[in-house]
Amino acid sequence: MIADDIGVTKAAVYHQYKTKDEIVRAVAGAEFDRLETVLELAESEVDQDRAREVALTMIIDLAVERRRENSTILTDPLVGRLFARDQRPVKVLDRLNRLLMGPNAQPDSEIATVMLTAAISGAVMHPLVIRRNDETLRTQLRTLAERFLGIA
Amino acid sequence: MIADDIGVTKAAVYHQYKTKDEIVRAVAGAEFDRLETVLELAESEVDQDRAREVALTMIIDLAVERRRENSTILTDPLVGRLFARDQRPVKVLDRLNRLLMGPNAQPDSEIATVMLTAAISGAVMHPLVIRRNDETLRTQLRTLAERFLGIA
Amino acid sequence: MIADDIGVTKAAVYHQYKTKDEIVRAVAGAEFDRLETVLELAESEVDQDRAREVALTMIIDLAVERRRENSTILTDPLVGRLFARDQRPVKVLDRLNRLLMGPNAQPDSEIATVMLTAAISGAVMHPLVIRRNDETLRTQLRTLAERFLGIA
Amino acid sequence: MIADDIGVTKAAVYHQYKTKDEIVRAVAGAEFDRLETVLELAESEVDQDRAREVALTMIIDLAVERRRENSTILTDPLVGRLFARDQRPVKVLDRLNRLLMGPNAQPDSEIATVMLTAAISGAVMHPLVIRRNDETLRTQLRTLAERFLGIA
DNA sequence: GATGAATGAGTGTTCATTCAT
DNA sequence: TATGAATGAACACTCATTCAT
Repeated sequence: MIADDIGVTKAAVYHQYKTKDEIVRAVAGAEFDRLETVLELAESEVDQDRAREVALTMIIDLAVERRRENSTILTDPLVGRLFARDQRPVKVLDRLNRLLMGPNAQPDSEIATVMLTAAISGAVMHPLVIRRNDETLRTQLRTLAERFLGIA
Repeated sequence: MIADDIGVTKAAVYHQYKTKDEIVRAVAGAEFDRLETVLELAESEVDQDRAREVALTMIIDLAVERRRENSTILTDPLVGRLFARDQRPVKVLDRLNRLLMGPNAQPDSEIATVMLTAAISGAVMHPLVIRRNDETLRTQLRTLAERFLGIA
Repeated sequence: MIADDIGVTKAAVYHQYKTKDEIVRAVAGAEFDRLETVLELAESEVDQDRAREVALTMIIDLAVERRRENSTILTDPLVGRLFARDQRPVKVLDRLNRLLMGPNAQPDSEIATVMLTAAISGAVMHPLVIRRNDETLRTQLRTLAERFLGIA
Repeated sequence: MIADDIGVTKAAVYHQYKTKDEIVRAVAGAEFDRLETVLELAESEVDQDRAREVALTMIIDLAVERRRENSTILTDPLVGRLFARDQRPVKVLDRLNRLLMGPNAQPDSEIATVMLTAAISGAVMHPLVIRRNDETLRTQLRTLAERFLGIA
């Protein structure tokens, strides 16, 4: 189904990747790479408020721009199984949490980050939303996310 | 997988339901029934702020209490396909939106409701969260949701 | 291919066995069971010459009677891979060796038993031989095997 | 698998041979060539007993020396299918039979030759045997084969 | 009501083969 | 000559469903 979606043959995909696990890891891994690049950029900001703003803006841009690609493969049930026990999403979440909630973020605060990321990715892939215009969507999400984070 | 989870045989499930669609519709339908009961209760409140508070409290309670059951079946890819073109989720979302955002809510505001519901259901089913204590989880979610909605 | 040969559907086979490994192990295991039953019978003979004769007669009967069934599945490449590191064929070979070569058989003598079993199974599955009459085949094999073993 | 074994790429093999049939025919054909060379040498002996001895010695040498190469490709299921209806193995078997059993060999005697060749090739490729020393293996096989043929 | 066995249609994977470079 | 990429067809396996008991 995935191969058909992309418009190549199954065997062509299996020429590049050995197993479906590998395919999923490659696709999700590339997404994590993008996320980590964004996190590094944000972490390099000295001003804390600025770092938070950069992080927020960029993860929203990422989510919006790549929502069609992601909605193809990241909804596959294998993704959940593969990453349920993986440490990478935990680490990324932790870094993002530190950026959004500040360095003295309480460990419990990560639930807020979980909610925010769920909110963003849930929103961009929602059937009523996925076909909307990128620019307005980005703006709406930023406004709402800022409200969630309590940024004036 | 579903049958194993419940601890019965596949054929026993097919004695109760004719198709998998029917199973999914039954389970998701029961969830929608619960939601609508909650919405009716909230809508029967005369005071608007009170209605919003009731709605918020109750949908969080619902999400928290039923998160294990829901994480079994509502992660099945069939759910997305079945409800992508269904009107019921749209209507429920609309009613919830009206309750949370007030009667003069702009049509665009429904994206906020989409985000909030995605945030709640994403959070309660998250691997790091799903095993937590119900009571504290409920409180955390309420606090964060209220901030998102701008409730003082 | 195997399923078609037997005249059932693939899925029916997979209802009974979880993997192809399991299928191969079941079929080959049943064959080993038959062999071990024969070995026990032969080992229960007190007279050594008699034991040898019984063993030889019965393994030839087994090979001849089951040559069509065996030629279906035991030619599958998986069989070789699965049993290359298995101890059961080694043990069966050892018991058979003791019966055919006598209790003071030299360890090196097992190559003779390897040859004899290869000769028998190679012969009964040979394209020129597989369709022959059971009775005459049995007799021929016995005569030749006895000569090989040096039985007067 | 074959290409990996040789240490080249699959496409490189297909540059030399058009089909897998051709590869198998080439490899097995080379083996038949070697066998036929041996048969001619043996047939050129005037003394019948000497011819038999030469034939036996040489086919055993061939089987022992080439057992690793042969165990790679001659275990491929395609080999059986390709040669099941081919006349070449039948002819080789017949010539070998005449050499081993004498010129007045009964047609039925070919089963003895089938057994002997199966015994030899089964033995040299056996997991317990394939890594043994060439010299001792050759001697053992000759001794046992002579016993099988009733050579004093 | 419940179950084991069976099945068609899919998905995951390999294999023999082709082709452009 | 050699290779990486691609493909159709087969094989290994799962899933939604049916049915006789």
